[in-house]
Amino acid sequence: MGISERREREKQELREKILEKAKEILIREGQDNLSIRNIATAIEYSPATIYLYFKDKDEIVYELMEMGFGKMTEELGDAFELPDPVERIRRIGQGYVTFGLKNPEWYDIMFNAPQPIQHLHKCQEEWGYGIQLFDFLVSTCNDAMQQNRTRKQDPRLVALHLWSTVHGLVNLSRSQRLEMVEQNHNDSLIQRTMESMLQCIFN
Amino acid sequence: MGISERREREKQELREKILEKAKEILIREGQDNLSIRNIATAIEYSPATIYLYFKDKDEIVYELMEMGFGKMTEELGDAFELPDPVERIRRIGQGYVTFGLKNPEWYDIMFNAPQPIQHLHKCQEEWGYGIQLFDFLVSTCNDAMQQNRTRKQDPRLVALHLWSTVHGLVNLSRSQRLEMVEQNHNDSLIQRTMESMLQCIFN
DNA sequence: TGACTTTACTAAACACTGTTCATTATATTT
DNA sequence: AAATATAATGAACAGTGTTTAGTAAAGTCA
Repeated sequence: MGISERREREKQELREKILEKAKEILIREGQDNLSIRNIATAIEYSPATIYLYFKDKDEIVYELMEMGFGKMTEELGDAFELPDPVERIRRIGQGYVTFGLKNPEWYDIMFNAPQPIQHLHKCQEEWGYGIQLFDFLVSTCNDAMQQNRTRKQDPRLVALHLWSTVHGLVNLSRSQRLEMVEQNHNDSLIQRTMESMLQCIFN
Repeated sequence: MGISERREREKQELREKILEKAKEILIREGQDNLSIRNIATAIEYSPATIYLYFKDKDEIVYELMEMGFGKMTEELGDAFELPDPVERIRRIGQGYVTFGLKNPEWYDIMFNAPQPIQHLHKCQEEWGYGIQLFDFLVSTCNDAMQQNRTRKQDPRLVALHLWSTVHGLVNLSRSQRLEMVEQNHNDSLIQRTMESMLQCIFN
């Protein structure tokens, strides 16, 4: 019964083509122009067809979020393997911020947009990538604590402190609220603030 | 010439009625349902009329942002007058987070939405409220430094560190990304993280 | 008062959005 | 070839911000 297999394969291919074009539009034109109708035009099908492959737009955004995490993990790359825990945290933080500033569209979908989350039924399990990343940060904070590089405390709170700060910096920068604080030196301001935070947490 | 004065007054009144209804819709139905058409229905005029009083929707959002800052400053209230600088910072931080979580619609307009910023020509001067708040934070950090409650460093970086963290926490909470870290104990998690940060910056 | 001008307002259109459903076209099976 | 199962779509619904041409009302002046 190779026919039904081919049909199944073709369904898969169109599904992936939808995601591929959605990704292209996201990068090229931003989240605002990522519409079902734009995707439909790109794949040369009618808008209604997309609903045969995805429940709704949120499901597409959810899949894009997963792609984003893949991209980010890839870019962070060797930062995960640094032997010194504090250096590891520094490089992950820098990589996180750089990724956020260079790929705002991806960043929004991964960390700000409500759609991919609303698409989940049981969050805890399915936000796999995000939790994985956070857990790694927690265990790195734990490593630093074992080496007496920071005072004894709940490593989850330290990790969340770190995450909140970089997330806050990326969002403030993206929403142009940092320009009010210091014009033109946006990137340097972020770098200096991150360093100030690290100096304050670790020694 | 009392006639033209009355007409001028009537124009002002309609302008304020537009803002008043916009505010009501924002609170009652959220930013997603804050549309020119909804405002028009509420004031019992046609949508086009609104464009005789405001350049575009962004200008309305900008005015709402200003209202939001008024509201927030009011709620922070006595936190500004605490004698101890570290206690001042703690209370301002708590007030900031509480405001953000209790008034997400206001918070978005004030700190996330691009519209009110895009409406400005010359940012530095016109984001008055925001800059005022930040400057107060900077000078309070300076006070703490003078009292040797924190190590010598650029107070602007400390202030930005504080702001980024609370901004990050509010946004992560609002976008439901914190639920992945710890379910149900959202508020407590934020409180503990803030306290952890304060312990780390000040002594 | 009547004619003219200024001001205030609006209906309708434009180009979009996500989503649904009845209908049509295509491919597979009998 | 006919019947059936699957895939794709046109058209509609209810909504968005904004512009423009045209109307109605109010004010001004002879």
